[in-house]
Amino acid sequence: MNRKATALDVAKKAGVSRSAVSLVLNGRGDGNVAKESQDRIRQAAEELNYSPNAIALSLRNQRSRVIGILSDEVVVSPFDGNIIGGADDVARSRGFVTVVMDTERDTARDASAIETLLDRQVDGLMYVTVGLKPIEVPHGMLRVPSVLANCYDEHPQPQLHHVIPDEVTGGREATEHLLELGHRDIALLAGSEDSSAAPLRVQGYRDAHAAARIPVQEDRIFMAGWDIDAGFRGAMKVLDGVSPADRPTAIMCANDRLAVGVALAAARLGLRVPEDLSIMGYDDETRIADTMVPSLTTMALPLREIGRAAMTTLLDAIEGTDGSGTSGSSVETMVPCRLVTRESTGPAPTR
Amino acid sequence: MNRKATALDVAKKAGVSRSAVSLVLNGRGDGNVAKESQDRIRQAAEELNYSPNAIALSLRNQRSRVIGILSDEVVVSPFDGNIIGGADDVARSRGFVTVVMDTERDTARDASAIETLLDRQVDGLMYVTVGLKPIEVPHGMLRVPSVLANCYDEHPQPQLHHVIPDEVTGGREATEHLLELGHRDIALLAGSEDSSAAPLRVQGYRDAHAAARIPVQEDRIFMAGWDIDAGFRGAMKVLDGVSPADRPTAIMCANDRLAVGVALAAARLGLRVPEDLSIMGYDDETRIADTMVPSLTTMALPLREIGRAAMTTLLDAIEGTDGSGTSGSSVETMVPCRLVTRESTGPAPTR
DNA sequence: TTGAAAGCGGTACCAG
DNA sequence: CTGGTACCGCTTTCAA
Repeated sequence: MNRKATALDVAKKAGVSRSAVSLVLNGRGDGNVAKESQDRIRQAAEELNYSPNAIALSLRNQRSRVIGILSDEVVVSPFDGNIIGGADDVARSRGFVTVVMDTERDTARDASAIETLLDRQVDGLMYVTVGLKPIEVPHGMLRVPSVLANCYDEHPQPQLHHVIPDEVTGGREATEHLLELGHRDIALLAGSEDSSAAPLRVQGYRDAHAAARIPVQEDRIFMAGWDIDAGFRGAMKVLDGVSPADRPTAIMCANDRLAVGVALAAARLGLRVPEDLSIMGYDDETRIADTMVPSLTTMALPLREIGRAAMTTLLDAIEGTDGSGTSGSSVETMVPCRLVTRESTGPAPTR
Repeated sequence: MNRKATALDVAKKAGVSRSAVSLVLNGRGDGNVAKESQDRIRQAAEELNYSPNAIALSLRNQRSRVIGILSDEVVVSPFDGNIIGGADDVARSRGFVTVVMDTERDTARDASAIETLLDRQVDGLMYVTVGLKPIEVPHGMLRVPSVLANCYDEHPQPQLHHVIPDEVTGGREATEHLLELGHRDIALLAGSEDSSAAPLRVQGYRDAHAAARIPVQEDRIFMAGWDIDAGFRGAMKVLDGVSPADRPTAIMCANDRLAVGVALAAARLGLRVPEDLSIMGYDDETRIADTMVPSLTTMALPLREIGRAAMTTLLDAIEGTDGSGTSGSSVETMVPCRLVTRESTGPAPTR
């Protein structure tokens, strides 16, 4: 309806000048403006429901207290966007707001999205992806403080700090969990090579075996894909028509949807989970891992923490509260994954 | 690094005034500025990589060509992100950009998020939710053109246009699909009462039965919840230990995750899908319905279309290209759901 | 203690 | 056809 009140409106109403309004409302009233005037100003502002025009502020101050978040597809994809949630938590608590633009996996849109954000004076930029992956850092990101979340610059001299999950350790600890339960024959449905995370999780699987001095059977590792049907097919391959003695006692999956496929296969084959077969997921996907039957033991991705850490790094850089004398600090932050133990894993069956 | 070029820089470089630069770059050069100057200006702009400062533009024009999207949780949850994708499609094609803020289901944050957006001069607002639901329209939304996507104002005199899926028809057509396959005993796992969509889908189920003159057996309808475990338990209740004659030949689910639970139960009970039991989902969740084993027949929610329709309505209102003489038009747009036939449904078994 | 004025980067009007 | 200038809303410096 009617336009918003401006500082001038407040000034008029309080019978003072615009400068006084500005001073008082920014907490620099004491020592500059008479107590009485201050009260009148504050009251007038209250009555007019005044809040300063952020556009004018940005233009004047050359900074906007806005952080632009560029997402490859975390908004439109079916995966949870807690990285953005975590980032936003931190930003709000420090008086910044975040605006998100999603390119729907069309990297050709990166540059123009960033240009748009830059034209709007964002004070910093964050690039966030679904799933760990290397990216080509858009040029514009180097013009303001920027950070990468769940992705990284693979060039020899990376310019930007990135925050990623520790997938190797995640893969290792998931495997260790199974090893500790007595499993010695663990199949691995490892996703597919197009992902950066897959080989790292496989590495963790190998590391755990090496540490336990158990040889890895290479034919137990399958690059299968990431979806339910891939999990189903993978499980059928190692389980269907195979004698109990030759069967793996556990199947470790590179994500929870693969685990759903495995559970489907097990049910169809009459195998009980976890008595006959343990199933391990990865990701802790909301509404999947926790509600499966049986519920999935899984390695939770620390999405929220990644978002929080990335935003903290970014804001520290922007506000110069870097703390450490050496401004460079490290270029990488690794956040540990977290084992979530539920019902789908249990002691290895005795043979 | 170094700051961006301004119109003044361009003017200097081209040896003209700022006004000339403005005119030329906005296509109003002809008839106002000499051809030669125009060329020089354009070239200078090119060389300096000039693009106007959007902040200054907004301040001057009192409009920003930005649409604010307020999300209850579509960003952080794995659901319904395509509404935003569809909205953004339309916005970009019409020269607007969208910025998204997510309140993570904390409605107390609505007002401040909208205030933030308003302070930044957004030209319009869109409220988008995960799942159909009534909302309390935040006050600020009435200050600029606004629209609701996947949600609605349940007050007697709704002020805002809303775009929602046609759930009743969706429920009816899903049921009809099953009826046409010869099923006469169809169990319904209907979600839970806390959702607006659930009763509508049930209504569709009833309508289809009524049209086919087949009585509804009330004890076949279960308000079960929305998750995998609920689907599993619901299916076990109607299938486990029940003689084939007393068993439903199909189970219709109010979403795809329920259907996953049903499939799990069927597999455990040794029932083949769809030979012994047909399973119908709802939503067509990406990476779930299409990759299930067997893949799920489901009623697809027209998320992208909802986003597109909502944004189209909004931009029409903003640009005044409303077309229709009567500015009010209707307050509601219903978008049809779409049946996606896959492998989980088939002819009813003959008994 | 207060108010006047400059300027952030544009656009648009109006003399020249 | 061109350049000067006012103004969008706010902060900040500087004189009074």
